[in-house]
Amino acid sequence: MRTPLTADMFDELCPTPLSPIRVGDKWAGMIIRCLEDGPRRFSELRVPLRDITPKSLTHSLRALEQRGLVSRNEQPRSVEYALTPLGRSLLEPLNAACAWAEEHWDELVDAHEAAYQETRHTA
Amino acid sequence: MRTPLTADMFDELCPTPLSPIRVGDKWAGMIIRCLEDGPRRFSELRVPLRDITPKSLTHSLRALEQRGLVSRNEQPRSVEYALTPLGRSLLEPLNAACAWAEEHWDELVDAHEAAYQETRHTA
DNA sequence: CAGTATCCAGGAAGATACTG
DNA sequence: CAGTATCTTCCTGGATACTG
Repeated sequence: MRTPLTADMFDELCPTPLSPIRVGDKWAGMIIRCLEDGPRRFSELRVPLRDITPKSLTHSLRALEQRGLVSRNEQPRSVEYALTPLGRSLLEPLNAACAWAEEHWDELVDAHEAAYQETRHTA
Repeated sequence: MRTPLTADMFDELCPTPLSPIRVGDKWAGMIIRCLEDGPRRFSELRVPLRDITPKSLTHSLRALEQRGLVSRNEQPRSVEYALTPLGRSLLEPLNAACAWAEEHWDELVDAHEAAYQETRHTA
């Protein structure tokens, strides 16, 4: 619990375009994961989401706030974001989605490759 | 099984912007639902998806095909779309998502209204 | 019947730079 | 530290009209 978030927390193709299931915008699913073990600060969140710009992170967090999934807590010298009970309840379908993607990963990759093999020429 | 698809099959706000979970593009989730009970033809699908343009429907179907979720079967005088086994397996997380949205519907509506009350003036 | 072809408006999201 | 402000590009998706 509350171990630091690492830069390699997410695979480089996460969120993957191979999975048809998405939670919120591009970053929302990963943000929710980051908050799973407790509140995190803005700059703490930037670490695992490597290439996110502050603008995008702000935007995603505001959207999550408006949907009631994340709460924003302003402290004297920091701001902490945390999952609301509603946001935490979302972990269940989120886990279901991740489990499905893992379970069918090979099929997803195969389908993707088959779809692009059609446009390839020669051997 | 194989009863006709009706125009009122989906609520007017389906897919709802209130639910943060989405499957594929705007129409994909509903298309998958439409194929749940068996293959359907292009024009059959247009009925429950009321305002979808043929272009959008084609585009969504092609995307589902490329991901291996839907198969396209050309017959002499029609084209039939059906769920592949992979597409059918997606019904499980899709149902989980729908169940979550239904279960937390009130909270989602409340959060949405609270978010927009802030910008309202006077009573 | 099952699509294509064009055109277009709005949103998503990155690059870069700046601030209380 | 936790953001804003601008600018720009890409993508989504609708409107409309046409076709083998």
